[in-house]
Amino acid sequence: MDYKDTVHLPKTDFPMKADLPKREPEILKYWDEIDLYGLMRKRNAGKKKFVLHDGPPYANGEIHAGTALNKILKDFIVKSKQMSGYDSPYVPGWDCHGLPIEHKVVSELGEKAKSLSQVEIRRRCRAFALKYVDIHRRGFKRLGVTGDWQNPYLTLSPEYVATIIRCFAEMFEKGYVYKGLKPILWCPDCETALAEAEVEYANHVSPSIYVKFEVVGSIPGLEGQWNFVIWTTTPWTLPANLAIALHPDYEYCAVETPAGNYIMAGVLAPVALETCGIQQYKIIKKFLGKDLEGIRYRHLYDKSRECPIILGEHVTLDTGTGCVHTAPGHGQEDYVVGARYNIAPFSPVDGKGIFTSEAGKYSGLRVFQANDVIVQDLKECGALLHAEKLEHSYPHCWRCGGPLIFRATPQWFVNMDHKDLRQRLIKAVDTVQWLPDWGKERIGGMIAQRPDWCISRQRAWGVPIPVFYRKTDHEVVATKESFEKIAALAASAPDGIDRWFDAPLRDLLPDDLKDQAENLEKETDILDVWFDSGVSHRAVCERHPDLTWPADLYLEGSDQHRGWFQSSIIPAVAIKDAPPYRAVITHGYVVDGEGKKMSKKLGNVIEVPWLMEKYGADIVRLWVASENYRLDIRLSEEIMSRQQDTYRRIRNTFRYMVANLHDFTENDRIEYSELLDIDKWALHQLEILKERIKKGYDSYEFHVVYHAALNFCSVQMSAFYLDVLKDRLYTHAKASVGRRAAQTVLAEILAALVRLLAPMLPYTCEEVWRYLPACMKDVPSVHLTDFPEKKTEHCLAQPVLDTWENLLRIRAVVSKQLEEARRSEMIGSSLQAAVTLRPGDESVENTLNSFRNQLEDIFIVSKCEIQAISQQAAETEEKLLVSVTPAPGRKCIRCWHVRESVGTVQNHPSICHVCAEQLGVSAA
RNA sequence: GGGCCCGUAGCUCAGUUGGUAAGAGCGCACGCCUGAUAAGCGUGAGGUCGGUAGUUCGAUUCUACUCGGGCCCA
Repeated sequence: MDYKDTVHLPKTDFPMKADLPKREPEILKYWDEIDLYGLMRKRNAGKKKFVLHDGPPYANGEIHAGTALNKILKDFIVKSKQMSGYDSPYVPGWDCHGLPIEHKVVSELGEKAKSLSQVEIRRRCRAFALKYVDIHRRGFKRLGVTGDWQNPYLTLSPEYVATIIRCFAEMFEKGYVYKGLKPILWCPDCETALAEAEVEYANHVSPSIYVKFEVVGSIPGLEGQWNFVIWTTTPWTLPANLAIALHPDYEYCAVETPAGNYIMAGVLAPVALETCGIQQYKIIKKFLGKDLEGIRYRHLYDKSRECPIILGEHVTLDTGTGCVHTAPGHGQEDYVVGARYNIAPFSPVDGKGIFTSEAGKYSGLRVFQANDVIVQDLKECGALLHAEKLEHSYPHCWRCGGPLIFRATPQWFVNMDHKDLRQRLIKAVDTVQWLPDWGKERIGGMIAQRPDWCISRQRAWGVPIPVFYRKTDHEVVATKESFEKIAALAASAPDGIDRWFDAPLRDLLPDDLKDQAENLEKETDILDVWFDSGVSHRAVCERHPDLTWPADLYLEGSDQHRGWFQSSIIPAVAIKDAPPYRAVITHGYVVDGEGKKMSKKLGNVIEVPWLMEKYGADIVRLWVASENYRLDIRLSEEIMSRQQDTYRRIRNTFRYMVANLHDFTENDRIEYSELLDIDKWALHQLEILKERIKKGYDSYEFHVVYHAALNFCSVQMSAFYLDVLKDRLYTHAKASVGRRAAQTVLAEILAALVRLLAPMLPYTCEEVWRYLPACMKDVPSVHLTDFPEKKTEHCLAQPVLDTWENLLRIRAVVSKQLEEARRSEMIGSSLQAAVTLRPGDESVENTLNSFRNQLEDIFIVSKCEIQAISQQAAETEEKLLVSVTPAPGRKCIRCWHVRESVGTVQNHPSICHVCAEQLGVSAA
């Protein structure tokens, strides 16, 4: 007789090899076919909402590890909420306007760009953005992220643009928006503003000059006439000089020289004086910068004018004199520090880089040509201490290559202090839950410090600032009706807002202003893209039927403390006086295996498409789950290879359970009371696992889920329970209570595990779902189920658990002895062994006795004998002595136990009495 | 240079209000099994808790400095 046929080995088509890159797309197709997201919505309709509002990624380039991480984290949350009794919709979005796209489009057009109208450029930008929306969408779906991909929100959509315009209008009407001057990078050749991203740094030869400014009156503690000495490489900005900045905490000294009396930073004085050719000098007094605040000096050109010494932390002691020539109209820092002293930017330069009449005698000169003239004048009037040439890195235009200038231009701002906005924001920040909690301090500090928000850009690809100007006096004309007219225009067609750029002015005006068309002109600036995404809570959360305002959660990289979290809360508090989110989670950045940032330069970038091709989405997701995302997240081939190992372990655990349930039906379930002790232990372990994992999801600590799952599969299941179960599953009679009990428990564990891991491993769990016995599923996808409920009736009492803990300790001792026996070649498989246990105290003895008839199974040995308490055993650390001998008898060819009964069964000489019973043959 | 954050075995993580010889899983090494088999089991070796100094009877846990790294500014 071939006993092989009487053994119930695991049986399944569930492939061991995952082959995720191939298999996942098929499953994704299935989800599309059944409209998984739609089914989720239906299933959860009416339940309590949980709204995670998606921060829109920029529709540009391929998705990288950081965006993948972000989307996967969001999906963990949405899916786990979904399975925890919430209705958790997910509406993804994209940020579609802005410079990077326009820049790319214009670059690709080359010379041709100049002959195209704004609308033609915009048309191309729109196509570009939509193309990348599509590429991203495919990528995100492939990662297993489930959401309303058919109807995402796009910041370029008509309704969205209309909302942007209405938000601007509301803020304008409430007085938060004003127009002011701000220096920006400007190309005098192209006559256009540039963003920092459009600047190329190249070497440039500039004048390098030291100039003295005469102090008005006297300095306390000093006799005679004194001068502050500044150093600059842009002499042409001197006509716009309005202050000299010192560092409050640095030391400045008063130096007497034959050429005059100078004040400069102490540590820089020797070099500066030497450069100016002054050998003899004497330091007669020292000050701190802050001691000199408020002293006044005479303007270089307008001698009747006096300017102040001011303080600024931006002053450095790298080069120069520590006294910084400050022209708020011509420099970013100068502007900021000037603003603090209420010094308005002054910039007597026009768009061509030519001095205006405000520049007095230099009027009409090009600024770079004016350098020499100005230096010459300084020399003649005695203000110049030294002049030379300096080659240094200087910003140049990316298009024409010419040197750039900073020039103050009219810009639109959000006034951070109007109606106490800043304080209201800080209060609002306080009501939000920030995870990790230091996020509150970080964003709070930023809001407290930040300057007014400049929301205008001199570009084509964006939402226009919807106002008009009266030609006569350049006053702003904007009314409720005019805003509404433009918003309606935007909403009227996919490219409705393009009419702003090409329609006759008359068509843009509301009826009551149409007759003034002749006297009006429109604003040409567009809005900062941060304003676009910043109002997403109004355009999306507030308007989308599935969503709510405020959102329950925002989740983005920690860089968004400065970005989207701020650009969102500012309009929200200004307009609605409440934050748009209840909680905010931030994650760190993806860095390489050494914790260094990924960059092409370092050659340590790992691309998402490569990850998908080599590993597949579920392994990438496992990586995301494994890492504590609040810190930086490391990614390397080694790390991915570890994830592959983890994945295999989990997959094989699933596979083994599925394979052992191949003949399991509803009728085969065994009552809890009939289960063996070890089965009950396993169910108790499952309860612990359920609680741990659900808690992990609830607290957004996915690495807890990951570790709990892996440990459970490896330690509780594979290394113990499943190993012990083999004998029962394989050799007990097919429908025996013992075997069905094992299957009942396996089914229970499998049903729970496949649900618990579904958010983390959506593809694999769906695959497992397909192979589940029919009695274990009643819906077409694991993602349409809830997490398993807690079953208190499966929890064991503490004394029972204590006994188990003792037994497992004993099992470890037995394992060690078995290994010893193996090394001495007494045994190979543990079933070849007989084990004799000598307890050293009552506790061990009691434990052993309480499992008396189960010990062979639990230790997976053929024979187990308990002896009386012995003194020798009492002296061991474990209070136990274990000795191993070869089990007596012969190996049963059916169950592989070594038993003395082998050979005693009539007609079945090669099997043991236990097998004989299972086969129903008399063991006579 | 400033603000915020991080640094525990090769990897990913635990380490309760400072207190006995710092834990887990994976990986690795060695062995077993061949009825989870490109699987499964067992045993074992890995850490001066980034470094230095301090507070303390005692610090991975507190403080200062320092080195390395990240985000945002400048």
